[in-house]
Amino acid sequence: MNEVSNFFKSAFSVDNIIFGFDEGDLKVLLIKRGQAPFKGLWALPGDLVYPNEDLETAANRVLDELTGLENVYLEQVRTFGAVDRHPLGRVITIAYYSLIKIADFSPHASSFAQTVKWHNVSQAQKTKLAFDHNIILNTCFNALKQKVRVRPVGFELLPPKFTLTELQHLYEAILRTKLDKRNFRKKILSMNLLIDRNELQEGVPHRPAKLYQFDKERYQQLEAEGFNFELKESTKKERRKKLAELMDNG
Amino acid sequence: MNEVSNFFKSAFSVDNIIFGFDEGDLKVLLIKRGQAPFKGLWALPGDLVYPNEDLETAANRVLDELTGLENVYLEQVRTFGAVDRHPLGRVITIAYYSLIKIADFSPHASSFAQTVKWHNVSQAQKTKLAFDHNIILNTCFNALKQKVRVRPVGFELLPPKFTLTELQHLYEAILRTKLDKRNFRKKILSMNLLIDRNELQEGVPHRPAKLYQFDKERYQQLEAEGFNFELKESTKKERRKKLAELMDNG
DNA sequence: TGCGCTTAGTGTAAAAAGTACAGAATTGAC
DNA sequence: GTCAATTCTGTACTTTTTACACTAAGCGCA
Repeated sequence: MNEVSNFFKSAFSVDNIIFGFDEGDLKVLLIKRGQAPFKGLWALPGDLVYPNEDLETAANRVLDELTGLENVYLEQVRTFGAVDRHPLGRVITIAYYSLIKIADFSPHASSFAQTVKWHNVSQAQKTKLAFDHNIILNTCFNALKQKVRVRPVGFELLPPKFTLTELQHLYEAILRTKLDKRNFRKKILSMNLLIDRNELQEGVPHRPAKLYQFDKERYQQLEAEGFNFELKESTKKERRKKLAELMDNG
Repeated sequence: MNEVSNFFKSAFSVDNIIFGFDEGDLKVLLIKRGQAPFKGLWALPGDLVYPNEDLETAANRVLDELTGLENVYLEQVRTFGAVDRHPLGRVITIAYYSLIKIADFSPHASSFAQTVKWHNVSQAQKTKLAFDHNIILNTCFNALKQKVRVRPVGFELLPPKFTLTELQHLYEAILRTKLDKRNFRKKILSMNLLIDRNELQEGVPHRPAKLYQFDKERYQQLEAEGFNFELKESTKKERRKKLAELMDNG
């Protein structure tokens, strides 16, 4: 039992929580399991890591095999290793999340539309998923929520050109809060991270909005200079409201 | 190669970055390796995870075996899994850090004082450590730096009763910056998280400072109400200075 | 006992950031 | 040309952050 070789009987997998943003909602890509264990349940895409494969490579492979996308924003979140988490043996899993532009991949067009589907994150969180994937999804969603406040990663979920309203909706979906339009715009624009494309939205049945583009180079420069991207979670009014509710219930 | 059993030939370990705070410096507990590989180099304490052991249990075991301490603040940071990171085979490692009150454990008193030692973190970062432990140490130090700004975990490193100056020095050591005394005190005290013990420091050759205690219960209550503990990184002057330096060099 | 050394402890004014809030402008559809 | 929908913009107020320097208290020693 203390023989070293006895330890080399475990495996590890990566699970990749693939986030997308569409129609004002944050989505997550799930696959329906076709075999036991957990046959018929929705699960996070993942795979065992090959013996000669780096973790990040494996996470990228999972993403690539499923969506055909490469060079995507990928972030390691946490490792889940409860002894009994996998029925087949000792398998720990390293959870990553990816942020993709949802237009770049739609399973509707593919042959496995039945088994691969974008799910609304809130709904997925309420659904029973395979393995410990509910916990993993929650953890990764919270990690994203945290990250988005502190680094401008939200843009990874938007098309290259977007309107300020779309950007605001994205933040509202991730932070699960309502933001003040004027203050949001003031804050975002004051960071000088957006390039005004001098183009307008097309095909909308109302006044079209201006299109902006994220200035990645400028961000990297500012970051090097110690600049801190930071957004608040919610309005003060909301915080007061939440607090008042808590007071009432407690 | 695609046979599932081929995957069950890996192992995983935990490494535990044990932080302490003493004499105004942030310290990390390292052990000197007595055998190959990396014999003679300093390394982070760690061990292979037993087949029937949870990751967190393993991290606690490592800590307990080394220091005899239990119920210590422990936080998972990240998993390191480069293919060639371990000479003995495919071993990935899950990095944790612990925060301990340094007075509770001093290796000077123990029989392995030669091989277990508190190191100044800055110096350890400049020393060549075994395996990929330099990267792990850096990552964990940065995680702590991040955490301490956003959660009141610093108190885990201090004795139950401490002075405001000690607390400030702790933050300065972790954030690697100088803080303004009056503003720091104002901020900390305004959070109402410290209990004034109405006691004074003893045995100091100057005016003794008041002793305070962290009010953990109150913090947990405030946290539930949506309160956000948050501290700034540095003074604006310093940020300006840093920026000016960068401008000069670039 | 008092002087010198060392660190503790304290307040304020100015600047910056955050917050609340409403109405006019633009476009497409009919 | 009027309606519906959405974009876009500014200001007054509140709160937080910042910069900054002197007095108070205890110890040690002559």
